[in-house]
Amino acid sequence: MAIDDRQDRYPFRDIEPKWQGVWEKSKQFRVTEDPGRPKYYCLEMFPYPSGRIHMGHVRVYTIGDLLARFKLMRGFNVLHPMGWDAFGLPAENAAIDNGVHPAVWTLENIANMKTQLARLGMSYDWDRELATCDPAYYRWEQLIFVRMFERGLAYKQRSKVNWCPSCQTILANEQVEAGRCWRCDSEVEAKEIEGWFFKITDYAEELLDWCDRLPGWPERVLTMQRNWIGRSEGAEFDLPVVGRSGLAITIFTTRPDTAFGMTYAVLAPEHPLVDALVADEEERARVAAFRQEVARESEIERLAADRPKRGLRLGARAINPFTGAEIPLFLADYVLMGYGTGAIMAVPGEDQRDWEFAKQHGLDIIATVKRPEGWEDTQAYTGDGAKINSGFLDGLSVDEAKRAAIDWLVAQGIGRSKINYRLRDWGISRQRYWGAPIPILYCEKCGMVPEREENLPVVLPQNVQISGKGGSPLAGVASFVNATCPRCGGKARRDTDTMDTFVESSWYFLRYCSPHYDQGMFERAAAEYWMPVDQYIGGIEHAVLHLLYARFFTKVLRDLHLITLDEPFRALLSQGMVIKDGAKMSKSKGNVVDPDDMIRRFGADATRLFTLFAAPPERDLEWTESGVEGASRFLNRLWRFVHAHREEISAAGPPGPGPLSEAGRAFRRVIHETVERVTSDVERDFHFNTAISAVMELVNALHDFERDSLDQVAREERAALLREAVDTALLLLGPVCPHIGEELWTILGRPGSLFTQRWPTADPAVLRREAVEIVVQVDGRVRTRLTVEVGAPEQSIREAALAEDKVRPWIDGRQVAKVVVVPGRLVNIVTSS
RNA sequence: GCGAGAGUGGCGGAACUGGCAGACGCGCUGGACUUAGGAUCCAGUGGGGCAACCCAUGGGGGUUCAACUCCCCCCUCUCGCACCA
Repeated sequence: MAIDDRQDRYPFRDIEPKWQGVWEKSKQFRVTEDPGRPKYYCLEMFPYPSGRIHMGHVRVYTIGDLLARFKLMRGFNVLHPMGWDAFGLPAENAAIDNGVHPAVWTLENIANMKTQLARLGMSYDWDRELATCDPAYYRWEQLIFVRMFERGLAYKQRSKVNWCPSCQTILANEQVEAGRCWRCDSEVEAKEIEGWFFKITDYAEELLDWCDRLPGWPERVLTMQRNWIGRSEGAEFDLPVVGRSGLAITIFTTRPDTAFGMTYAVLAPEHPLVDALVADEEERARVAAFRQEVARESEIERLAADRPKRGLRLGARAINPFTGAEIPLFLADYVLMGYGTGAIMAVPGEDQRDWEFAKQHGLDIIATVKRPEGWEDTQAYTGDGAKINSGFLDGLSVDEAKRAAIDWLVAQGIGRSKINYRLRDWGISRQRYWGAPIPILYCEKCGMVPEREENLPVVLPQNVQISGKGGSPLAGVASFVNATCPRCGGKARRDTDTMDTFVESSWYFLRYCSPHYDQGMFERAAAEYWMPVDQYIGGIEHAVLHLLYARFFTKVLRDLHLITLDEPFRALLSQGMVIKDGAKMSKSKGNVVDPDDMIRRFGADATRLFTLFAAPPERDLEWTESGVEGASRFLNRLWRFVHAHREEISAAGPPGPGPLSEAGRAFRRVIHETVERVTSDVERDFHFNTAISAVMELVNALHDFERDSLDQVAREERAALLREAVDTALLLLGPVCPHIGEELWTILGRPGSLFTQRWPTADPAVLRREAVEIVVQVDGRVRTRLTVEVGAPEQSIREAALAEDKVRPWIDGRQVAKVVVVPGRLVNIVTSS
C-alpha cells in the first residue's frame, strides 16, 4: 500500500539501524562501578520471554530508556540492565502443544525479543544480560534456599493449598485472584498436599512498617500491600466448654471491649475441635452433612458477599468468661479456618455479620456501647461511645475498654493481646518441570537433607517427558531422582518439585550488579555500590506479587548478612496500560497493535515519542495511529528544518558576548525556559508528556523566529540563535528519540555522541526579564493586560491599572473597595456598589 | 461494603505552593502551493452572541479579592480487597 511507503518521510529506516549498530559496537552503555560519580540504577521489570514484545513492553522500556539516557546526560553513572524471567509455565505448555523443548522455545524467544528491543533503540548494558533458567543463575537461588531451610525460613508442610487444576500445580495466595488462577483464570481448588513454604509471615511487621518509609512509591501500591499484609490488633482468649473440663475454644477478636455482649460463639465448619464437641452419632452426621453443604459451594460462591449466612447449632455450650453466662455454639460458613483461630466470639450488637446471623437464628443482642442520639436499632453499632452493660468496663471509651479487657484476661490467665496478619506464608512448590529444582533430598536414614553447597547447582535435567498431567515431570527422570545422600552417602531421592518463578524475580536486580560473579549470588562491593534500585518501573499487576516477594527476599538476604540493605527499590513508577478503542489490547478483541509494525511504518523514534507524549506514564495510554503520525510529523519537521539550515547552523558560533536584538533576546529566553521546563518535568514528576510538548513549543518558536528574523536580526546573531535552539532541542529530545538525535547532531558537525554530552542548563541571565505582562481584573474578571517593569512598586502598578481605558468603565460609578496586587501576575480591582 | 484513584473542548491531555481554564498534539474548517493531496505551508477551532460581553472544569453548597485547585454533601467511572472477626 502506498500509505505505508511515503517518500517524504525522513529516512528513519536508514538511520535507526545505523545508530543501533554504533551503540552496540562501541558498547556505549556498558558501565562499571565508579565511586567518583553518583550512581543511578534504572530498572524496568524484566520480561517473560513469551515470543514477541507487545505495546505494554514498549511503554515500560521506553520510559526506562528515557530516564536512563537522561540521567546519563545529567552526569550519573547509570546502570540500565536487561534480562529474562525465563522459567515458567508457557514454555512447558508450548512443549506439550508443539513438542519443542522448553529450553529451546525459551532461548528462541529471547533471541527474537532481544532483536525487537534493539530495534527500539534501548540503551542497555547487554554485557549484563541474564536469563533465570541458566544454572549459573539459579544455583545461587538454590544456595539461598538451603540457607533459608537451615534457619527455618523455608519449611515443608502438608496443608490445604490453592490448586490450579489447569496448571496442575500449587499457587501462592498472592497468585489467586478472586478465586481464580492469576495466569490461566481457572477456578482454584482447595487441595491438601505437601509443599514448600517461605516464611514471609516472619517479616509481616517489617514489610508493613517500611510501607510508611517508601516515599518514592505510589500510595496505591503501598495501600494494596498494607491491605494484603492485613495487620489487626486484638486479643486471643479461651472460652471453656460447659461440662468438659480442660476443653476450651480459643478465639481471636479485635474488639475485646465488647466481650460482655457475646451471646454466642462460632467455629469454622472445618475447625479441628468440632469432632471433640459433638455429643453423639446423630450430631456427628448432622455436622458431616453441614460440612459437605459448605464444601460444595465453590470458593467463588463463598466469596460472594451479602448472601445469607449458613449455620448449624451444636449441642455443646461454652462459657463467656466475662459474664459467666452459658452461650450456644455454632458452626457457620462466615467464619474462616484460615484466619485468626478459626473461631470467634459473636457480638451481634457491635458486629454487622454477627447481627445478621443473630437475627436469622433468633439469638440475643446486647448493646455494650452507648448509641448516639437518634440511633435506630436496625443494624450493629460499630462506632465509639461509652461502654454499657459491661461490668467493670462500664463508662470507659472503646479504646480504654479494649486495654482494660486485655489486662483482665491476662490477670485471669485466660488470654493475651494478639496481633493477627492476613498474610500467609509463600507457597513456592510447583509440580512442574520448567523451574529451578528444589535442592532437597530425602534419605532413608537421614530424612530430609539439603544439597551440599559444593554440589550446587542441582541442574534441571534436559530429557524429560512433559505431559501436563500426573504430577511433577521430574519424578519420572530416574537419573535425577535417584541420588546420593549428602550427609551419609547412602541412597536418597531428590525433591521433584520446582520453585515458583517469582523466586527468580525476587533477586535478579541484585544479580545485575555483578552478573558473571561465580563466588556467590552477587559481589558484595558491586551490590553495595549499585543498590538500591533508584527507579523501578513496571505494571500495577505486580503491586502485591513480585513487589512484595522482592522486598521480603531483600530482607532475608540482609539477615543472612549478604548485604546491608533494607529495601530493594527506592522509587517505583507504576505505568498504566496501553489500550485501544477503550479496551486493553488483546487478541480476542482484535485491537492489538504490533510494535514491529509501528517501527517499520513510523520508526522507533516516532513510536517512542508518541508513547511518551500521549499520556502521563501512570495513566492508561490510548493508542491512536493518527497520534503516531503526529509524532512522526513533528520529527519530519525538525529533520527538514535542520537540513534546510544545515550550513548556517553548522558554521555558527554560540551567541556572542555582545547585546542581542530584542527579538533575539526574547527567543533566547524561550530556549532557556524550555531547558528549565523539560528538566523539571522529567526530574520532578515524570511528566514526559509536558516535557515533550515544551520541546514542540520550542520548535514552533524556532520556525517563527527563523521566518521573522530574516530582515530584522543581524545574520550572525540569527545563525547563533538558530544553532543554540537546534542544539538544545536535540539534547532535550535525545533521550526520547535517540536515533534522530544522534543523526542530526552528527549532520551538524557536532563532535561525539549526543549521549556523551552534558544536559543543558538554563542561564539565569538569559531568563531574566525586564518587563512582564500582568492581568488586570475587575471583580475577578479579566478586563485587560498591562506590561510593567519587573520589580515595579505596587503603588505604580495599581495606578497604572486604575488608569487603563478598558478598566474605567467597570469602576465608574462604583467604589473601589480594594485593589489586590500580586507582583508579576495580576491586579484585581474589587468594587462595591 | 471497605480502600485507592479519577471526572476539564469532538479526542488524548495542560494549568507549580489558589492568580489569564483549555498549553502541546490529534481531529475538524477555510485558504495557499498543486495535474493531484492522504505531503507541506498559512489562518481558525470550548459554547452562545454581529459586537460589547456572557456562560463553561460531574452536580449542589461554602471559604476567598480570586477556586479545575481548598472545605462539606451528592453523583458517576476505574482499579484493588472482599464474611479477616
